[in-house]
Amino acid sequence: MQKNAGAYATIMKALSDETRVRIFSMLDQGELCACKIQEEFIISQPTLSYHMKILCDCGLVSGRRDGIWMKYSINKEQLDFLRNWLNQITIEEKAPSSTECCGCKSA
Amino acid sequence: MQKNAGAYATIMKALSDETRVRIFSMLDQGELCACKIQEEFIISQPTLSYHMKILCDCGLVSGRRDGIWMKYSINKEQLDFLRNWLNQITIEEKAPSSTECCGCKSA
DNA sequence: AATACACATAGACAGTTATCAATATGATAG
DNA sequence: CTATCATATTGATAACTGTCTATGTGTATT
Repeated sequence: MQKNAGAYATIMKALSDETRVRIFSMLDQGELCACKIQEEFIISQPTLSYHMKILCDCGLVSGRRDGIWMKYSINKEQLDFLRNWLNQITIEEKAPSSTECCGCKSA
Repeated sequence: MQKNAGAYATIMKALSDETRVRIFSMLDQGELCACKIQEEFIISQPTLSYHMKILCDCGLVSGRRDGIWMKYSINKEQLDFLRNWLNQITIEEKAPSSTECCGCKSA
């Protein structure tokens, strides 16, 4: 998965802010317009716009214009891309490796 | 999940850096010592130490001293905490909401 | 076309982050 | 107990982030 490390980091960075995590969680309910989202926060309209751009740029969220409004929803494909990575981690209980470590100068 | 938004953001922030994503991926193999990890990167020792601290502080990774060395491994509990959140997101296909939006001044 | 509304962009700014070199700490070996 | 090695901490610094106000853009109504 090393090849995708940059992509994962970008998605994680989009969710590294509490406001954006909350926005993302809200979208679980389904599509929401920007004004509806903003009602839940005490941030300015440009700040919300900034956060929505980050969520959209990373692919996790999609936005579409509906007349005057912007409606946002979760992009399932990208969410699955992230989930598949995390779900695949198995954590082998590898015997606590020999007393020796690696190629350290002293080993 | 709003209550945990801050906790999720903290974990995500730890994985918002490509170097840390790669370190985390490496630990999938099992426990690794710091020097073994550093071999894979072209960063200084203090920088690696800095990244390991962030991964440990968020709970995703555990470190233990083994004589001279530090051995790091993934903390399954915290990983599951993150996975459970993401896996629970279902994305309802809610009918594209009525033409009206929310309580916008104009609606 | 003029106005009003929703949203986006630009510029400014304080706070945070990733990085390094230098130094400190902790553990083992001689 | 001193020297050596692995790791952590400190201090400095350039780059990035989240926030705001002010302004621009796009859509609809009158």
